[in-house]
Amino acid sequence: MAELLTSRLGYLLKHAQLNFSQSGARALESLGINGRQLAVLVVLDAAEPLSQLDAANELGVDRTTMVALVDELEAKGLVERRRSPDDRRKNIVELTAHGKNTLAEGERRHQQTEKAFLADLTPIEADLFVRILKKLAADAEAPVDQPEAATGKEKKED
Amino acid sequence: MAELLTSRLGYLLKHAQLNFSQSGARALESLGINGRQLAVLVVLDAAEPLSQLDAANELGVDRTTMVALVDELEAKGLVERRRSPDDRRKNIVELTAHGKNTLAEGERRHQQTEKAFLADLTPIEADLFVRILKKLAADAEAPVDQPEAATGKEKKED
DNA sequence: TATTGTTATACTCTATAACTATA
DNA sequence: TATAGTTATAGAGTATAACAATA
Repeated sequence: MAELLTSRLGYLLKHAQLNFSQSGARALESLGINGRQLAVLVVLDAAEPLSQLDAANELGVDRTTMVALVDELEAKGLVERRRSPDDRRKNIVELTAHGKNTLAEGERRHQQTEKAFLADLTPIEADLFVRILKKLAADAEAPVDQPEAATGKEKKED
Repeated sequence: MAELLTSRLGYLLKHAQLNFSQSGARALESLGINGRQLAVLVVLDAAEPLSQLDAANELGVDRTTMVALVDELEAKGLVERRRSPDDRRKNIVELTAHGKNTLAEGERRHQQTEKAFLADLTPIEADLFVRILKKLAADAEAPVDQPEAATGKEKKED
């Protein structure tokens, strides 16, 4: 891989993310879910049951994308759709018992993956790293003073 | 966005990367290239001219993907293909004068984007962050000691 | 009329397979 | 036979548009 590129921040972020998501996928493999699906389970395991649209908004995906995500989880017996009695347009999506068990075990493995991923760092370094990362992930706009850079106002809503 | 998810490392890496690449795209917009294309220019601006396959290997993409990348840059007049005299199967890809200018200005803006992105950090923090990121990006294998104690029984592959 | 879930469709990104021209 | 570039194609992943049911 290009030595030249290894000092570029974008490259580093991309590949750190890639490595991490691959580790996560391996750890979850025998559970029969992937990281994406675990994230959906996390969101759906809310205090109050969520509609598909609620969950989609939480996850930052389109509602049409949510249909497929729920389809997958339902096919695995991890969640169930039911019509909301309050508003019959809405599908309330709830975890089954199997879904809750899978979520718990998935979360355990996820913690372990994070721990392994940061294992080479001292606790102080790991803390700092995560703190910085939170800031960079939150930063919706990182303005670069660029004269004619078109003042792009594209809004990334998550 | 889901508060629950903001503490997940994968989420943070993904969105930090997303924010950064969007900043980069904005900064490069008026130059008529995107971050991807700048990275290709960086690779192609090597000491010795590269073939498409060389460049593809440097970038970590397939040679079929490289065709399209070179097509784009050539359409913009930033690079030129020429048949290698040594091995006529190979396309040597070289930057045009316009390509070199664009690369220089793109690099300048890229530096500025990185600087802006890390602006909130002290130099020490920024250094540490990049150092950690390099380690995590390099980590090809992040072994997770697999517990094997799965709650869910089925092994479902879609 | 507006909203939720759904389907069909399209678009992006990338890889695999097959073809060509070279070696 | 093998390799470099190319094309066609397919597979994720996700978005837009249109439609049915419901509000």
